Amino acid sequence: MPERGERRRRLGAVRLVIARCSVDYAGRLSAHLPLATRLLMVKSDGSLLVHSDGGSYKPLNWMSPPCTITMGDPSDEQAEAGIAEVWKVTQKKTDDVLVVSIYEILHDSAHDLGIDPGLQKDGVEAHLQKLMAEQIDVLGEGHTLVRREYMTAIGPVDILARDAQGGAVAVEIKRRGDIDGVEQLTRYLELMNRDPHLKPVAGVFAAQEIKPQARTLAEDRGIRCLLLDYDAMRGLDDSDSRLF
Amino acid sequence: MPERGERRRRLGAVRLVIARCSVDYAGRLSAHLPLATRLLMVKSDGSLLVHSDGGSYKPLNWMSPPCTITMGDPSDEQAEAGIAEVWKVTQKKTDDVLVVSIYEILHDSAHDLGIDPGLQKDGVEAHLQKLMAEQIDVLGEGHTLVRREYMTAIGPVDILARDAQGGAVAVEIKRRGDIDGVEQLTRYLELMNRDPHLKPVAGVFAAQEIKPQARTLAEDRGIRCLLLDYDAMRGLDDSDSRLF
DNA sequence: CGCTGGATCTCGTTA
DNA sequence: TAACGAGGTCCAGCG
Repeated sequence: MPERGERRRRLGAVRLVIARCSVDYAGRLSAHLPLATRLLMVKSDGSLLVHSDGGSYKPLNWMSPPCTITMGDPSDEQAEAGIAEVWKVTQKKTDDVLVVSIYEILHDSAHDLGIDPGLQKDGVEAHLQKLMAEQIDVLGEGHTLVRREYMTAIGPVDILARDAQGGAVAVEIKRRGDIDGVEQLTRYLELMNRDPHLKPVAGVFAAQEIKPQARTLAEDRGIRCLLLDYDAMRGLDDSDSRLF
Repeated sequence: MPERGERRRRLGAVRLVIARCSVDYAGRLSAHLPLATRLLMVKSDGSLLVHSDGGSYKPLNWMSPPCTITMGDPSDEQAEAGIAEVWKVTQKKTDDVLVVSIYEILHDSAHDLGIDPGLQKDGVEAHLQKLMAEQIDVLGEGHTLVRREYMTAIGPVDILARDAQGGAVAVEIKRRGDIDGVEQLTRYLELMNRDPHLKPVAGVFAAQEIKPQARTLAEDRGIRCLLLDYDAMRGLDDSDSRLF
């Protein structure tokens, strides 16, 4: 295990500490974490996460960058109470302060991760919309595209088309067809059906996967459900084939 | 370093792995993390966080519990590409799947944290409200308390009082007086001033600290700003003195 | 730079 | 359990 001083100087590294500690935070709210064993994660920008073995990705407590962390010795009183080390993390801008009182360090290591290339979001839903516009006959024989992202007063409808008879068709596209997607489409349909130029507007709820509840609700409201085969649609489109 | 099989059996522990890896996620969206060195944090409920050295507390990628993680060997093709290990994390309910392709493990440790006693929110705001109700003359000579948490149609006003002349006074209390606190109080005042029994209602924005923007907005709307001295108010109240 | 809206939101409370 | 609202929200996009 490297010395503390040595580690402190080492920037561009994540420090992982398992310690028995208590934590106090004062900022927008005041909060206290009683003494327990936790994971302390110090990032190279000086930010700190306090994690427990549970919960979701949100730490029990944290300090967001930009902030500065000072690791110091306890006062005599604190030392007497069993505190070995005190970390004080401050955010100058907001006056937030987080104090970690460390009683015992059970593990301590630092790791250089380098810079991260970052997340690539694939945007399946946007891609599905594009594919569907190109292959509008997945809606049925004789359908024609009016436009993608057809604007209404409460937001854009994914696709507006016309069927073989010239009737308007509003399509809501989701990767996963859930009940709130049906509600969303219902709101659009309600609004569009007030427009004499569009009326009557049929609704199509299109998704790679449609939850039973959503299907039931949709069909009860006269909305047609359409399962989309993403791979097949992408297969017809020769432009890309990246997959993992 | 303990064997993998041994570690897998060990529940109730957080496993920390530093690894060169790539990550793919498919769920509500599809996302990909290119090959880089990252921190993998496996909690004992099977959930996984993928952190980089940066950002705030949100991981680059994650899988929330309940989920199951299976750690397996790569296929021949994957092995040829340099992948040493493949972790697959699935959520049965939502069909979300997260795949971590591990090229090289640089650190690997497991730590038993035990159960966490959890966060105690101190609720300074609630305490301030209580203290102010007890020391209602901080509003000025001759003020009397009507009630705390006075209900209106859009929510409770922190304190309703009457001044020396019997005029209604609505008080919004914050630890930190920000602009949205003023907006909140404004909404209450607007509503309360429609009530013939209360009208006219004066507004007081009380906080330990009031941001200049908030003060300007408040005073522009005829709302009085009142700085609260928490320590002094608590000093008058002898009931408790816990502090860190 | 500040503002706005979405989120694999998370997290609590309430009906 | 579901619905709703707030968050020390975080985060990207846009003016």
